[in-house]
Amino acid sequence: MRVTQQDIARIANVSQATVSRVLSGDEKVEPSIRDRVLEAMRRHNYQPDVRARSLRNSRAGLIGLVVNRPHGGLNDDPFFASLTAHIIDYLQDKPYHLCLEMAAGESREHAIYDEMLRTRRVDGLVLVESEASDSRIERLQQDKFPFILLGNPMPSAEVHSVDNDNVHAAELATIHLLDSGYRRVGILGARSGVTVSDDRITGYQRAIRGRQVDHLIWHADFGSTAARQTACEFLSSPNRPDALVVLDDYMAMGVMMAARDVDLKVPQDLGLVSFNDTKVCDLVDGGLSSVSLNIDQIVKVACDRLLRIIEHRPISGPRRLIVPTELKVRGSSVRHPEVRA
Amino acid sequence: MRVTQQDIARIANVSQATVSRVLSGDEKVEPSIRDRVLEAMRRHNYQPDVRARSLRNSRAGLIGLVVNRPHGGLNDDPFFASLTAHIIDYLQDKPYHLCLEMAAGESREHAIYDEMLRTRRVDGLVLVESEASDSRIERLQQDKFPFILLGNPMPSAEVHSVDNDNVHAAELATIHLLDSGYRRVGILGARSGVTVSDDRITGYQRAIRGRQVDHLIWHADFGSTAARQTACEFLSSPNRPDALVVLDDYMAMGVMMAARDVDLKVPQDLGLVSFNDTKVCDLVDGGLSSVSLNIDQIVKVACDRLLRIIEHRPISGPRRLIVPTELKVRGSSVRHPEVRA
DNA sequence: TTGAAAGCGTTACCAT
DNA sequence: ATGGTAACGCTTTCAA
Repeated sequence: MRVTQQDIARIANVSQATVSRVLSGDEKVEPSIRDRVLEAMRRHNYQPDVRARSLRNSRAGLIGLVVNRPHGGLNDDPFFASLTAHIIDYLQDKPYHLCLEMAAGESREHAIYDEMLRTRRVDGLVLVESEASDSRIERLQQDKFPFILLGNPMPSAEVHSVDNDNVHAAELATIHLLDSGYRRVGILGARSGVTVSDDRITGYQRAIRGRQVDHLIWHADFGSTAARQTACEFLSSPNRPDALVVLDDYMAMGVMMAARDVDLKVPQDLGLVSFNDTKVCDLVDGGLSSVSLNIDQIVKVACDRLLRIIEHRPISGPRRLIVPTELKVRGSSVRHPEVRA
Repeated sequence: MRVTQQDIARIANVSQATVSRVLSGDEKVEPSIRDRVLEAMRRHNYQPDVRARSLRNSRAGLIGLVVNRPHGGLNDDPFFASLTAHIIDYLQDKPYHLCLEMAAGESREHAIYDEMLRTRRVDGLVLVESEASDSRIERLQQDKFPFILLGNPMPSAEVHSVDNDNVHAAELATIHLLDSGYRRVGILGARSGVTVSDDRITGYQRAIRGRQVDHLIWHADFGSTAARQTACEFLSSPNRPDALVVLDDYMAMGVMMAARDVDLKVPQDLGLVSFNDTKVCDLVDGGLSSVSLNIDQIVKVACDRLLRIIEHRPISGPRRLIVPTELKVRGSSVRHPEVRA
């Protein structure tokens, strides 16, 4: 802002173009001159102006993360915190920074995407929690805007994505509950249309096929509060489940509160397995069994690919990358732990 | 990027300057022309290029949030998630976006600040968890870089800050525990030098003066893991505390795990009050008493002021703003709840 | 009221 | 190998 290339050029007695070359590490510049320029830069603490540079090469040095949640819906969400933290960690030594956007509701979301696409404020986008019939993705593709999807892309779409095998993970989680002796295993997902949720419900159904008669499926909005309300209702009904697979730890918190509300004990009266394996799982009494998504790996793989796309570097492997999950068994899914003694 | 003012100008048969004027809401432009231009913009979905604009008026449209934590230290931290979420919420309808930076360790931190200051990549900074002898603040002041401090500024510094009265809050929390019948109330803070921690310890000491002989003060690194380890040690010693004020919910989680480790019951054997009042407080069995910092208010007040500083708008009131705290009493600090029955 | 033109600090192309 | 110079898209001053 203060010291420009022009200034450095005057000081080092060279042209501004040469200063620019030194900066970009151009080989064909006389070593003596290069040193003179570098010295001048150092002495005057020259720092290139990001904005001018960015205007010139249309590179903003920014990665956008768009989360689609209602106002205040991100509050205390451990998954979100973890995701963000890992991304920052990854970008630490890269010439990119993280820009956070929240899209509260459908219309607002479109506004954000429009702005992103037209103004090119960010170089690329990390998309989370996509929904199956998502027009966003189509728009981004049309505009050839670099992005990577965290989650399950639509079957037809040729998009780059990284995801866990949620169908499989939910299947294993359900089987784990059945193996633990629960006989009425249900699942609590988000509203229909949310891909992660739909996938996990599919896995659940696959697991109970032939093992359990009733398909016990409920839906709730994201967040512990909504989950608590919904769970309160069906947990007090006569044909309540005796175990639940829950979409995420955050919602599982709500379910645990609901269980307390209606006086059900975990894991005796209600077995629980959720997803994300955030630190809160260790907090609840006895521990909350949860499927680890290995977010660190997801982020690493996703960001690496996104940067490749942005910088037009070669990409190897399939467009859809799968990161393995891991079921962490804790107290909430082990019925009658006292029999162990 | 695609459609520029130049294009709109051609289409609407006016000069590019006029397009710019229409955009900035200049009064002295013929209504008929204004309409023609607006129509053209609408039809061609014109969006101003942020970078060009930003190069021109040296405004990036970005607010930076710098958190000083070790690698991965942000993981699952509910306070961080809440803070971020509130900031995004606040900026939603403002022409600014949030850029997240993490400074892992002293040296890295200085590198970030240097870059910030020189390149002016962001228009202003939100600083959290400052440390008492902090050279960052001095540098920012010297460069007249807009920033707002979340926390306790150094006494001498003329910096804008917003904070809770941590001394007072900790004092009330401690008194609450004493009033609940605990007789050996201790405090677990972060390492010495962290302002929030020091302040709360001061409040603790003020509270027990004349009420309790021993000052029971422990320190641990941030995070539940470190807190758990430290707490494990002193909770198994003979002169252990029977109640604790803990620096934040996150560390309190660790303490609860430690209590379980050494077979102490909360709140019977160990009373607990922590800070931040994140959602996890409702999760733990019986609930975790916690002091709400009213983050939403803090963020609102802080961002409002920061934007005023950035935009050189008038500022009223003191440089140091205090947001009230509120002790939310839950099960963890109510000894022998059965006597109520 | 409108248009022409000068930058903002870079990068990159074209001469030399 | 180096210098001159034209963009990049916008805002703003100066003329008309």
